[in-house]
Amino acid sequence: MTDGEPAAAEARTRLRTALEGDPVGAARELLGAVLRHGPVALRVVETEAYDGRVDEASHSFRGETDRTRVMFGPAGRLYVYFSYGMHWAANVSCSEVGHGAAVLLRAGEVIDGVEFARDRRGPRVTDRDLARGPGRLTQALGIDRRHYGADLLAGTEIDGVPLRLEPRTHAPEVATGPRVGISRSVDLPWRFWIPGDRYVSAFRPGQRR
DNA sequence: TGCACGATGGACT
DNA sequence: GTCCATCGTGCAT
Repeated sequence: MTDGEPAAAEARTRLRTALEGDPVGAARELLGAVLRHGPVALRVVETEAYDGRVDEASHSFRGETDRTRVMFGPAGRLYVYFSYGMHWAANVSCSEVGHGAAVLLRAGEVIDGVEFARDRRGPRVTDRDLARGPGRLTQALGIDRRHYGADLLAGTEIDGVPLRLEPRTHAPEVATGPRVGISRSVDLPWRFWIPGDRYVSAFRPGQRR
């Protein structure tokens, strides 16, 4: 514990620096990081980068709106959006102020508070499926529009429940491939995951219509 | 003011 | 593998 404090401070600095940089580097650095909301903690195993400057699939590509505002603000804030009329998706804003970019958290392993996560997800959901997929991930953590804009690096309380992003303790292997479920800028290999990790989401080749 | 369309998940064949 | 529920958002009227 005596040596732990400087190492922890260094890890926090490395995470902040990565988030303030480009979304691809941020998406890589977030693999292995832990998002903690109250009793539930999630180890991130799959991410996707979205960069409004060059990326037609990014919500920020057409500029700042009420919805996308937080993507254009400081790095390390939670960008939450509602998808398909029923799912919430969690993203971490990155890059410098004025640059609309974020990293989508696609999947993770619930490492604390499994029973709380299962209360939200349903009694028959396996541990593996608790947060395997963007909609499942937010449901397991209990994240929704109330958490829009939360400062994940400083840590904040929403409705009395603390929400915080903790840096990883070691760098995992990283695999790269095309993003899932989008119809534009499909060639950018901006999906990142921990190879072989059983909590990575199922690969769904881009379909639609 | 209207409306097409998802950065999906779950149920079902 | 296929189907479809469901609604906020942004752009077209």
